[in-house]
Amino acid sequence: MRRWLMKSEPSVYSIEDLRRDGRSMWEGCRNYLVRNRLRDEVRPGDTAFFHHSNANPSGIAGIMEVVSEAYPDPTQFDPESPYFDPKSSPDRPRWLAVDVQFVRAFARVVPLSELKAHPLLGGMEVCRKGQRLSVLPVTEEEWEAVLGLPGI
DNA sequence: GCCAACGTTGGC
DNA sequence: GCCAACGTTGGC
Repeated sequence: MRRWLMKSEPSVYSIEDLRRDGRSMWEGCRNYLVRNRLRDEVRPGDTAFFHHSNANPSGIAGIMEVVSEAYPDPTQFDPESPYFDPKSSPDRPRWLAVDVQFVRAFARVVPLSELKAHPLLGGMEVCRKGQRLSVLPVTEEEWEAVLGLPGI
């Protein structure tokens, strides 16, 4: 089982939205590296940090579990969706989604600044300058270290 | 709102 | 296939 960090803008979809919904489709990824990662590496049973991006503060807000294989993201076929891709078609889908399940929300969001200042967590992918991918690998050491932070 | 990073597009 | 222009992400 692998560990991940997956980003969402809380103004679009937050950890509290996932708590309410219980289970949700993780859609809208339009980056080929992330698409390939969803296809080749992300598996049901994997767990992920739910990371709030473009937020105040940005940081890790909780935990979810991947509960499906990757499948064609239906929003790419929907002209009404902001994620519509006219160059994609149902017989040759370009983009993938996975389903995720709420596990828990942290009692506080762990801000990026705290991760960056931490001796072990400062090396996390999400701390790298210019890192824009929305699904990032997390090592077991990093996972455990985050869970060991006070007040979460 | 600014801007760095970096992926994508398209002219050549 | 190169590379400049452009668009997007996302921290700050």
